[in-house]
Amino acid sequence: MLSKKTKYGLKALTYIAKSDSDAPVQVGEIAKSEKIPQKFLESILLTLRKSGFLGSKKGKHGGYYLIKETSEIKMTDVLRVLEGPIAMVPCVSLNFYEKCDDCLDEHECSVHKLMIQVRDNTLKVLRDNTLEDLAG
Amino acid sequence: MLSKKTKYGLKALTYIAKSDSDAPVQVGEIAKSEKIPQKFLESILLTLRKSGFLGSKKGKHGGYYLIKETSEIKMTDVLRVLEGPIAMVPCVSLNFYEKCDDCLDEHECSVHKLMIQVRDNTLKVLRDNTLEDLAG
DNA sequence: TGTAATCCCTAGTAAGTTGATAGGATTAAT
DNA sequence: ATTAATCCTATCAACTTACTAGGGATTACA
Repeated sequence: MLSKKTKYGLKALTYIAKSDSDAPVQVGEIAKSEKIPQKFLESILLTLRKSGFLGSKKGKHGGYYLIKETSEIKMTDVLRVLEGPIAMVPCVSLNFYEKCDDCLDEHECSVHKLMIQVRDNTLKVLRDNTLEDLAG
Repeated sequence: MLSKKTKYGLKALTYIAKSDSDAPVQVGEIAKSEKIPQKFLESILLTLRKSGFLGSKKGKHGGYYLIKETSEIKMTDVLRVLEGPIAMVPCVSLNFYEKCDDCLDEHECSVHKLMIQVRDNTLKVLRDNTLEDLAG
């Protein structure tokens, strides 16, 4: 299941991407429009800023803005920051790999075989979709 | 993330599918061989029996056995029983659909659009893979 | 008929995660 | 100065997960 955090984060990014004005977009505005608890959204946007997706401006008339082209923000990258691993088991994760305790040889594990396929297909979708696609 | 429950369930099904003897396979044997806590595995196999994947024989020399051809046991079906919805958000789930609180029109939701694609690709993999593929 | 082996069933529980909320510090425009 | 915004830390209730405990019911076999 996708966490609310990720869902809210994606919606907020989409909202910012769609705003055509040059002015930074305020958390309060996004929260109200997308029905997201404001304080929760604050922490999410902070994460997105710290991981290089957003820039921010403090103080009055402050807010958040994109610092990359929408076409350069891949869903794989966003998901990994907000949700963590994309793979369904750590032993098939590219970025968060961990060995299983119970498998002697993971190449003989039926679950491993299956989850590799799921991962590859999911990755393909998430790599092909950028924020441009979400906002478009 | 795939739960241990599902992972253990899949491993157990694979183990049973691979056992060539006609005799039912015992929980203790699977647990030992696959390094799964026995009591936990008991409850998982019980679930699989109640949902029609396994039959069981009680008493001495009892155990579990498949009641369908391995080629007829689709991963979608197993996953739905052990893990629940395959979709990452309820609003794109075929079998566990729920409307989002925060979306007025889900066809305009960027997350919805993306997750439909993920779901379709995952479903394809899970439908194409049967227990025969896992055990083979 | 007794006993050991096996599945069946219900309850409980510690640890971790999620989805927030609270309260304020800091910064910038007016 | 005042106001409006981001920034930061701490806290917390509810839920989920991954078990564990304790036994009941059933069957094979001596």
